[in-house]
Amino acid sequence: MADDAEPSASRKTRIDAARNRARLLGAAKAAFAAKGSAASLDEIARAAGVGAGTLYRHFPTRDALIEAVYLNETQQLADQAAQLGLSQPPLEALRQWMRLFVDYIATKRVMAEPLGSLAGGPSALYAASTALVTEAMTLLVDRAVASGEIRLDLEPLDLLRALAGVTNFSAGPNAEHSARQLVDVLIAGLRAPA
Amino acid sequence: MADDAEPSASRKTRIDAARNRARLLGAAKAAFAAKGSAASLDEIARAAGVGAGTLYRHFPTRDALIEAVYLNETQQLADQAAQLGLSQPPLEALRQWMRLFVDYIATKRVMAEPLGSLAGGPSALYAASTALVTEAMTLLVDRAVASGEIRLDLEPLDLLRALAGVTNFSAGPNAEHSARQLVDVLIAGLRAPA
DNA sequence: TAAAATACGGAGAGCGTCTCCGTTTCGCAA
DNA sequence: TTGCGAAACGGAGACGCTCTCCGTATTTTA
Repeated sequence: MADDAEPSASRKTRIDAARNRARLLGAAKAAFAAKGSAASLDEIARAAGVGAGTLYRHFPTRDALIEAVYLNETQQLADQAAQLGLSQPPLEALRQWMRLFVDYIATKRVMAEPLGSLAGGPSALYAASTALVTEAMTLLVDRAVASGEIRLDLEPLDLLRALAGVTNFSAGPNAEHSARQLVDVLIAGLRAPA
Repeated sequence: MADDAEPSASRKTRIDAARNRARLLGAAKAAFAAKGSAASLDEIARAAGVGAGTLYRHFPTRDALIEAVYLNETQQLADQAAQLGLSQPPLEALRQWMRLFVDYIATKRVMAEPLGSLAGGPSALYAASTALVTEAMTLLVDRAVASGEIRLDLEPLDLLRALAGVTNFSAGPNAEHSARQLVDVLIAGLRAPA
């Protein structure tokens, strides 16, 4: 992202460039949903009605494209954390948001392999999405810890990684249900015992 | 596995075939460790000193090769479950084996992406390894449940998937430590509250 | 409207996968 | 031992994907 966001301070972004970018994002989303993250980039370009060169100019790497495709939805997820933080007691807010995270990850199931890194690491790529998720999770966890309801010996993101593990590494349609159960197990396990 | 195990009932397995198979497994293990699961198969064949055709005859797919490479170690892991089951009280056995599972997954970190499915799904491939792990985990969990120490609302494998999530989707060397912490959180969360 | 800046597209180099088939090696029986 | 067929070998080559390069087309600005 922030791809052609800097039109050199003067020149306006060309409308054909903006149009092609949008088309590419659309085609990419469809392709990732249909074929997983291994979808052919050339094919995405073709589906978008542009040349391969155009795709690579907008999104230099496959990861950059994936990141761009899902940034919006990640933003929405992050926003919901703030809302829950205001409307719910600390621990309940955390629980509910973790549930939302499960839905979020499940939606992107097909392209979850690369998104793994999202609940993820300093992968540089996905940096923006990771930052959003991290911030949201940290907010909720800190509040819950401050309220004394839970104690946390691991990085907050690790809880999300666990959820992503269940969701991704599973097959049946039970995966989502399992992940939701896991939310409760995790929270129960975090309750401060003393 | 069970690759050329059926020499048509009569003919013995040719020694050159056996030799090449072993060489391929060795080269593959090295390559996967060095370059991750994306290692070039042609390169593996070259390293093993055989032609590409030979590799593909022994292991028709990349997954078949991965499965074969790690089946042995998976077997060892499974064996340890039985031993712990005999020497430890139920819940403690479960805890310790989950720790072993973390080590196991961490070792294969580089090639963990495909192994994801191992803690995994009906992926048909990896079937043998999955079966071993499933059996081991089920044994330990059932014992712990029977003893009344824990209550379980989700599939036993989901606990392992959670651990695999933390281990795989993470970067730093903390991943392993985090996963170990998670073992305790999970077990605490499973303790039957009623 | 003309010049400058920007974006476009697709050919093609490079790499990896996987197959096909002529050649070589091995196991068995005589 | 020797010979024959079965089994295994290897590597050339077809095919698909990634990514780059650059001549051409479009848009913006003046």
